[in-house]
Amino acid sequence: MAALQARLPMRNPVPLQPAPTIETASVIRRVKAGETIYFEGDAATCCYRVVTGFAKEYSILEDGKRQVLDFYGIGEMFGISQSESHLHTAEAITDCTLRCFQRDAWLHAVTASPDLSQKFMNTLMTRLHRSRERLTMLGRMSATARMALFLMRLAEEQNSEQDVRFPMSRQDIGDHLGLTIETVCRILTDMKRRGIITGSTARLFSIPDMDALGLLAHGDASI
Amino acid sequence: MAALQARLPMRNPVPLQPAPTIETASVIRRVKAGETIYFEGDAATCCYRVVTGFAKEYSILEDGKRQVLDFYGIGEMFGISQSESHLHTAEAITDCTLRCFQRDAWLHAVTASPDLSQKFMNTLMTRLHRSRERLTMLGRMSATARMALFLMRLAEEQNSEQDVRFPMSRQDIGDHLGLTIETVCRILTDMKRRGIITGSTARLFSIPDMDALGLLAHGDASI
DNA sequence: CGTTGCTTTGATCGCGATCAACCTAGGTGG
DNA sequence: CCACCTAGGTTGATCGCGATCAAAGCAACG
Repeated sequence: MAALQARLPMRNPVPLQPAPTIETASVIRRVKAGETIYFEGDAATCCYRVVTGFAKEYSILEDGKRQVLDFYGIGEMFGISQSESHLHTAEAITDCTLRCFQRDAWLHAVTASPDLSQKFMNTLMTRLHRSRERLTMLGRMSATARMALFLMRLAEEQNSEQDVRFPMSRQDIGDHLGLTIETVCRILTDMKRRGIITGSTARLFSIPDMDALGLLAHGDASI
Repeated sequence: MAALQARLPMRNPVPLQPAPTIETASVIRRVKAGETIYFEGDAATCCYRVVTGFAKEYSILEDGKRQVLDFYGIGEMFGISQSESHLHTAEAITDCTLRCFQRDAWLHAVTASPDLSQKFMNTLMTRLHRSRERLTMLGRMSATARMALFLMRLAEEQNSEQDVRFPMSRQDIGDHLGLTIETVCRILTDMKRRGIITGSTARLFSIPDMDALGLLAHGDASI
């Protein structure tokens, strides 16, 4: 209960409800860390839900620049859109177990059931809101403020201010926040120096001073 | 037919289909250019569809910085989310005629009808995609490339490369693209100097060289 | 005509990118 | 078990894009 999002080779602890057909028709796919789940442009025959592990979705520009659009943890759905081909590329960050649904069947099932359709609309609206918060981060917040807000959201998702994990690399964080890997490092180092966060290893940190982090996220560079 | 998005005191030319109850239950609201439609935090009792005019939705940070999240033209729905209060502020750019729906009734009607729910899910997925394209713009594209892509999208929406209108101010464009008003001006001036766009007035322009604009959007600074 | 608000242009500054080493942990083979 | 190798992470020096500060142009309105 403490370690929500406990991410590794451990069965999904939540027993499935008496399965509707769309669940029983689904299959499991396992992908290793770093493997691509689908490429931009691939026929979107399947959509996915994370059973275990952590994944990301990103786009790549002609010049090779990447933008990480979203990260997906346990229970999150991805790979579904209005288009019949995938609009972005998805990749496993840690080893993943994914539940795959036939896109058409899934959309049909959702449209047919008021309950499912309400749930799905809520997911979409929440995700749109998340995307818009990020727009504001990238458009109008300083590098430090972006990083601070990112850390806060990460801690929220993991329900803890202690031993928060970065499943993703520095490069992923940079590509998510519109920063270079060097800037990400420098900001993290600086936050450690100031005692706002502590980190034993590069992928694990704690937030002893959440208030200060909140101030940074709101643009108060001082402290 | 030429001037799609013709925006002013002119009745909606498309006759309404035999109205389902949710349409008949709706009311019309008129707002003047610059008026706020709703503020962030307001109870989200209503959601809206643009009948005539042009509107925007934005968020404001503590330090007064604005991020314009989206623009809405004729036929577009806005002001609906998973939350019971509005998450952002909406404002009329030109004089607007809006169709207002009771949020709860509207959500109920959508959930109940497979047809409506499919349409709404499509709208949400398309909007999420639009938001993600903007994330990529803000995160990884240069000021010039952002501006070029913005102009291309504007021309697409208006179905023309001739006499494309900016309904929004330079400030709005800047706040949308994460740039200052000065940078927006300088880039437009530079594009004019290069003959990629022409503009008689500040709010009206044409794109004689769409290919060059496309190259700029893809980061080819040369030409 | 003067006022007002939007737009444009110019001069300078600073944040974050870029280029270049160096460090560190984890994995591999001898 | 240690020496090596490699990928990811960190730090330093410098550069340049876009922000900021300042002022002038310009169009719509009374």
